[in-house]
Amino acid sequence: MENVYIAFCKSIGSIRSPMATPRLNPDIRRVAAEAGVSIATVSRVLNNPDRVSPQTRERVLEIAARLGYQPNPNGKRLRKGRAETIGLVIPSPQGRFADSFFLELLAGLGEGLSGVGLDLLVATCPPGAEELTVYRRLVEGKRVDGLVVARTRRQDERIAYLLEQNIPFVSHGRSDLITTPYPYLDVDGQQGFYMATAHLLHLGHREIAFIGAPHELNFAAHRLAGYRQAMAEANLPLRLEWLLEGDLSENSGYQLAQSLLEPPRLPTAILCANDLMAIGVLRALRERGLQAGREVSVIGYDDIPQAQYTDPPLSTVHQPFRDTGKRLVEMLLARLAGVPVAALQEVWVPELVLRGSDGPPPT
Amino acid sequence: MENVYIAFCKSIGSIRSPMATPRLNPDIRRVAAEAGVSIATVSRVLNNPDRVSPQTRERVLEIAARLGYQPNPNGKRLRKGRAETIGLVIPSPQGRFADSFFLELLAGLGEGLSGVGLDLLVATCPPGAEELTVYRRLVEGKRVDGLVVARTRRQDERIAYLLEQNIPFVSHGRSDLITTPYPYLDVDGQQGFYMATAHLLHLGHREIAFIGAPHELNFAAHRLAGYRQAMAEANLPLRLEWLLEGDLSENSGYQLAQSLLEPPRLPTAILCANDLMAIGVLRALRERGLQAGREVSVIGYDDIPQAQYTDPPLSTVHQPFRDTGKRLVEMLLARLAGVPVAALQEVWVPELVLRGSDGPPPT
DNA sequence: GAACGCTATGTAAACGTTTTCCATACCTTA
DNA sequence: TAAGGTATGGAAAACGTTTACATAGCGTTC
Repeated sequence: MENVYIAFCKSIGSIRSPMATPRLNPDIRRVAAEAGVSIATVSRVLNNPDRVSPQTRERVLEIAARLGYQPNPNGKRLRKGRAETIGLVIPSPQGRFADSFFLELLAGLGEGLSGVGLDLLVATCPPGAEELTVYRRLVEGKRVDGLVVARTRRQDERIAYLLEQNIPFVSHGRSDLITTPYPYLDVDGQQGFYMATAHLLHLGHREIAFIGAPHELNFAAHRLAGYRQAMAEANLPLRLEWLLEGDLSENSGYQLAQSLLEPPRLPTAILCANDLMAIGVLRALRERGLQAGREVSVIGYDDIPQAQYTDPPLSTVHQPFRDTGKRLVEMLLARLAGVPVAALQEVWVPELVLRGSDGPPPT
Repeated sequence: MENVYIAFCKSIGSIRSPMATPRLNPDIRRVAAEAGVSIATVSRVLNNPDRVSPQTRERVLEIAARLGYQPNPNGKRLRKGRAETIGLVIPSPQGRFADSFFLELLAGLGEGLSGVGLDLLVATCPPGAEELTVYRRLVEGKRVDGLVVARTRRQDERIAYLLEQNIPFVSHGRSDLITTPYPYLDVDGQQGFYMATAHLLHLGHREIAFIGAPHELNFAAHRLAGYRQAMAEANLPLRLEWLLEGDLSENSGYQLAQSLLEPPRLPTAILCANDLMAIGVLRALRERGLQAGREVSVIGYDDIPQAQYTDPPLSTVHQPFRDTGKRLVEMLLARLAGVPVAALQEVWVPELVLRGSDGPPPT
């Protein structure tokens, strides 16, 4: 059979055109005709293999493979009433993307999605007002079956909306002020900064400042809580002027460090809710001739790639974004398959990675 | 019929909740029934407004808006035989994404796509072998109408494939060894490094080393050409041991700098084909106690965000990735609309941004 | 005043699947 | 041998659109 086919191609080819192959996206009808069965059978072979006899199954399979048949996704989607697509909307900052968090997440999602038949639809939008409009378009326009939402806020209107519309979704990070249960995968920021703070305390630090994230972001509260927990356990009072809130930018870390480094009283360590701000702090220290890791310890959060190459290399808390991305699609798939929400809530423990920017306090 | 329905809604609404709207994704049939016209007319109102009388048009429009009607994309796609989607495949590196180029590109694409009815499908895959398989799946599976391809290689099999299949696409960056014309938008790397080299020459440098990109990448050749052009115009010979090739990683820049900084003869300036390698060079200089910008000048390429915060801040060549992303979808849309390839080839001029890592050579 | 053309709309087919329902053939069991 | 079950596969409907074609109404022209 195959030989016949090849001969056919060749003869046509020699007469008309060398590219006159029938490879042009055959129909299910085409496959059915070639195999001498009905289109229903072809469909069954692909979707419900046990409902068809082994012989026909093999034959159809072979012919489908030979013809390079791929079911038209739109026919399938229309019939099944599903989009066979999951969505991710990326809030694009005013300026530039300062870190590649979303790329890592994307890579993870892509990895999880490969093999499964689903596509990944990505939308971007300026953060803020329009964001919900984009979600609307995706779900009410039936363009996705489910969504991954990232960078959760404390009271997250996106999550509220998805819950209200009863659309399957998985959240990367929790949204503490939403009471209805929903599926999430979070990396425990409290634990992360508890470890970091405890480590500093163990080194002998007592004067530890904290540069937090914008309080509307959910992880801001968690990371702060970890710091407070460790400080409380050590019976250390919180100095309010050492509890700062930045906007996650390098520059913000730099600016806030300026105020922290004013005499008479300097902290011996500064905890930063992300690496970018920590890098800003390092810059402020350098400008003032203070040695990071010796005179003032600095610990960041996220372990972005450049953390390895700062001077000194930045100690930080590592989150496996790519793995979480992969797991997120597994969870979303499970959700789509009907697994109850309660079984889809995970909190991972981050890892404290110590490089050069921490050390015992100066004596 | 129509009145019955409205009355029903209203009574429910007033009794139960002001939001008990029939917003649940109405059909085109539903809209047609409500407006007392055929579904064909509704469709025409939306796709071919002049073909319907102003009165009915208004009425249908109003009802569609009131009902929150959104045409089911899968019905539309199936009927029109188009995917209404464009694709981007992101090669995900082994380790971590070192820069956020693809995010900027994504943001630009998203911006260009907003308002147009198209979706953006993103796939990721490990670079190399599998990549073409992903393209295959997207185009032969009819999942996209067109593609954006980025990070072009000199002999780019993806472009070759798309040309062969006659699939509309736009390329970010050229692929020099492909002779068939195709649409591209490139930022002139030759010009960029010509400017950078000329600037160094102007400052008085004569000993300029060059750390290039992997030669299979297309821009590697361009950037090198810019360097050579400027050196040739200044009648300076090329020293082969100062023509290096890195892998674009910070570490690679660091390693290669080690060999360049071996006595007896040190270059007074080092040009790096991307910022990451330049940052590695800065690190190597710092380790050896050499002051960047005073003892050795360093210029990078790309202007990634962290370039602002190195010590000293990195001089580099800026590419407006987000703008190119936006323009890329415009070009792709034009291509899909039938604009000929010849009209869709653009080369932009990059911008040399001087910060602190360059200066006159030491005397 | 008949023929014509133009405008506005409706009818129905088509896009490529999946799935329900039904028919047939065969096998088992009493 | 009749009854009933099971395996297999075909016919046809349906998913929600768009669009080619048909038709009705009406003004224009010779």
